[in-house]
Amino acid sequence: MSETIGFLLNDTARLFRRAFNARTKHSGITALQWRLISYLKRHEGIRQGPLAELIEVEPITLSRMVDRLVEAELVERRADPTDRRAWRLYLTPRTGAIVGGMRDIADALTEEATEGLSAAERAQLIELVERVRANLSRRECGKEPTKETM
Amino acid sequence: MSETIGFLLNDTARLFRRAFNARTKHSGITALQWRLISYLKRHEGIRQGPLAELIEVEPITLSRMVDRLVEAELVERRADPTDRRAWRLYLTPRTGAIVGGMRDIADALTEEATEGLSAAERAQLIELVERVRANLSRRECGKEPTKETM
DNA sequence: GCGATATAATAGCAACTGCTATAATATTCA
DNA sequence: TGAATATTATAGCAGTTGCTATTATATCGC
Repeated sequence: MSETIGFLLNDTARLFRRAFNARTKHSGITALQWRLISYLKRHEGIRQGPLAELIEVEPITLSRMVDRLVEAELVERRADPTDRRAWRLYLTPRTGAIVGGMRDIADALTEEATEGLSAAERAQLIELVERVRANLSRRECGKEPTKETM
Repeated sequence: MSETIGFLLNDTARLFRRAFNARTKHSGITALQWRLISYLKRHEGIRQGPLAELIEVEPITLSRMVDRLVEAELVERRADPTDRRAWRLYLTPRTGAIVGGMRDIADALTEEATEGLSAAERAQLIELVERVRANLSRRECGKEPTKETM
């Protein structure tokens, strides 16, 4: 009983990913790649570190996702002119061609997933989950800054 | 906007896993292994197939999780006397020793994750997410409406 | 300038996840 | 009985995720 919420969120998220992936198999783009792309669309030129922070994954996780997207010619790494350690990320023209279809699929899936929920319930769902996320997110940061200070 | 719920659920679930894993690193048991164990506790002797269906993962996913748990001597595979293809799963004595600690951690984490939510809000959160999960779950099978939970 | 420290990204390792395919066994039906 | 079909579990492959290093570069303190 106790950890129901954690399990439940995990299950639901997994089913969401699975449903999305099943619908986009043909395009070769996964749910999580789509997520990265749709963030990147609004932040072109961002560096990997800040993007990782934005979508709250570890830098190495992002790095590997970018590897695959570069391989698929959907994302482009350009050297940062002011910092030779860093990359700046851009979408390629090829991305534009598929974003529309992805968005339609995502919209349809969201609709299906929330079928039977009123507008008010959907809003409340988002609000409640966001509060949980904020709780968990805050907790991560609050412990990071001091690590070896014993 | 469109797919916010999907992204949001995914993020929150990931943060949940991460927080859990950070707290149980010492035990070597991950959030998802704990989940499997806690289901198994209530269904000892179950076969892999039905357990996979219960926790809604693919059989092969479950198979590999069981591999690791067997390796860690937390789960035991015993041949099914009536079907030589099948295994029946049991917890080992070693499992009992760690379940208590895990449950405390899970409880504490759930509490932290839902901090600031009233009892009514927690209940509503669970109810709403469950409805989303049911929508997605139903859509996967399309034929087996065997969702008796709730 | 130079050494210490911090930051950006990546490598190795391991766990979770699912798709497609396959092996072994069971069941069904002709 | 024997062939066709279904079920149970696993193998190969690939993507996601994070932990702990490591490399390369930048910045800070002296």
